[in-house]
Amino acid sequence: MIGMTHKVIDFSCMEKDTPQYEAIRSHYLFSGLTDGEFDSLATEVSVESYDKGEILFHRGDTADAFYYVESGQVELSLISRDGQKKVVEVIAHGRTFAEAIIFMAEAKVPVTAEALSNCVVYRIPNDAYRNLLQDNANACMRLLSDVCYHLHQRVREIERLTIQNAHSRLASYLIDHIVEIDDDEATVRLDLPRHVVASRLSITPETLSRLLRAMSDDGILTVDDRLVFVHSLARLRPYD
Amino acid sequence: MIGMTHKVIDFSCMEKDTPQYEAIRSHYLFSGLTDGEFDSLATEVSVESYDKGEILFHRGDTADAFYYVESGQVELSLISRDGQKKVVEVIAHGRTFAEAIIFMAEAKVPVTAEALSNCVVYRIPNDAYRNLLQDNANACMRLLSDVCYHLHQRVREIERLTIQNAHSRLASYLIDHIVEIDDDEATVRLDLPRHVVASRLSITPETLSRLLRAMSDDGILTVDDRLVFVHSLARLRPYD
DNA sequence: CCCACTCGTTGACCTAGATCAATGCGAACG
DNA sequence: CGTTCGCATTGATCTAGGTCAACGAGTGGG
Repeated sequence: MIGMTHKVIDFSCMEKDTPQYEAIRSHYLFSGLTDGEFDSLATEVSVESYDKGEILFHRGDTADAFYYVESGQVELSLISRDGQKKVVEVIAHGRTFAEAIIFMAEAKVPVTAEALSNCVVYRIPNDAYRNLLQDNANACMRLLSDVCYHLHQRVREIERLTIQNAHSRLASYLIDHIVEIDDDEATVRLDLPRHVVASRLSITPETLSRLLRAMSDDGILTVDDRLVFVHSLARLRPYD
Repeated sequence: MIGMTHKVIDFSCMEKDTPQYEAIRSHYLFSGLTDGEFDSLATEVSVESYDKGEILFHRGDTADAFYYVESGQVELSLISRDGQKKVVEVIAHGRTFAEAIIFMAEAKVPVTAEALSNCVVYRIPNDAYRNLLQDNANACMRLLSDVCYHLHQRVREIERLTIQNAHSRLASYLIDHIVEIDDDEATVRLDLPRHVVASRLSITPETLSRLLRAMSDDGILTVDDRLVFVHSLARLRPYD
């Protein structure tokens, strides 16, 4: 894995009528732009592809761009001196990340970004985007609500970490990942490997395994690989 | 304390050459405004005074304004169903809070705000400020960097909570509150009651007391009420 | 087809920090 | 000027969740 280098191609040569183009064009950070603005931004955007395990950037790096994920998953994490890792967020198709550092005084990214799977991302230089904002109050407002949303999410995370226990955090996580709901029953699809889910919940894989086991033994749910069948939301919710 | 109601007076009648006026006028969320813009905003601002223990707003309240603290301290906290409280931040003179909700889709505040001491705050209606931003890209940018700063702070807090232990968090806190530094020694002033410091660090007052005791026994520092004399930063920092 | 690896599960044990309870102490107050 | 009340400290004990170690089930490579 060491020394492996990601592939970079030009974005501006991309076909305009592909679903990929449509997807980023309608992302709320870009949908407010005129075609002219978007096209000029596009000339600065590069398409990068990373293999699973590659690092996009390290915590503390000076960042001059933010990213849009076209395919695959990118993991944002905090890593302690002794190598302990805490996954803050996992970004998948159609979402941006690191856009907040556009406006940081010290443009140091606070997290490390690593490809969780092979993935393709669009790299958008800060300067290019910031220039567009200069005279586009509308786009400014959109970015503001985006950043405020993230801020709120982080406050909720702090809340989960401080006044909820592991059991509750897992319950919340399951409820957040319901794919199908039928009255008091629900199906949850875990979109990530166990150890990543565990890290997102700030627990060890062992504890996650034990918690699921305990809930399963209590008849609250059944686990089948990445699918979790919740038999009683009523009994799961109290923790949330 | 129940039923007590805070005092509200008009801001626009405030003298323009007072230090208070200067202070808010030069706050970075307002310094970018023209005198005309600021004056028109001022007509919408009200001055509120709260007694210690009064609640400015509860978590989940719909907020239509943000605040600037003129004097006293305001505690922002998360409170669990079972009454447990986690202090997220304490805001003192010259700082604003809740400005992020200006742009939240659902304008619900994620925290509870309580007066830690008798205090005077300026209440700035969201609408009024948002209107100014509409055609002031500069002010927009300032708000953006403000919000991004907060976002970064929250990520750091998550980092402290997940990959640092109580000991490290205290060390970081002490280092952040140094008022005087002399080579390897430093003086730290705790600006808050012990139990509030403890909550900020997400530990119990008992644990805070014991940690300080342990550090004191190790000769790393000496505690005198709210003053902490650090004898060896070198021995304190490793935890940070 | 077998080997090596990674990932998840389970059990045994440990520890950081919480909880509970007692004591002290200074400030507020009748 | 005693009483009360809130805050800090300290000791004793408890527990949620981490750590360590063993084991099985895939799974991809030679």
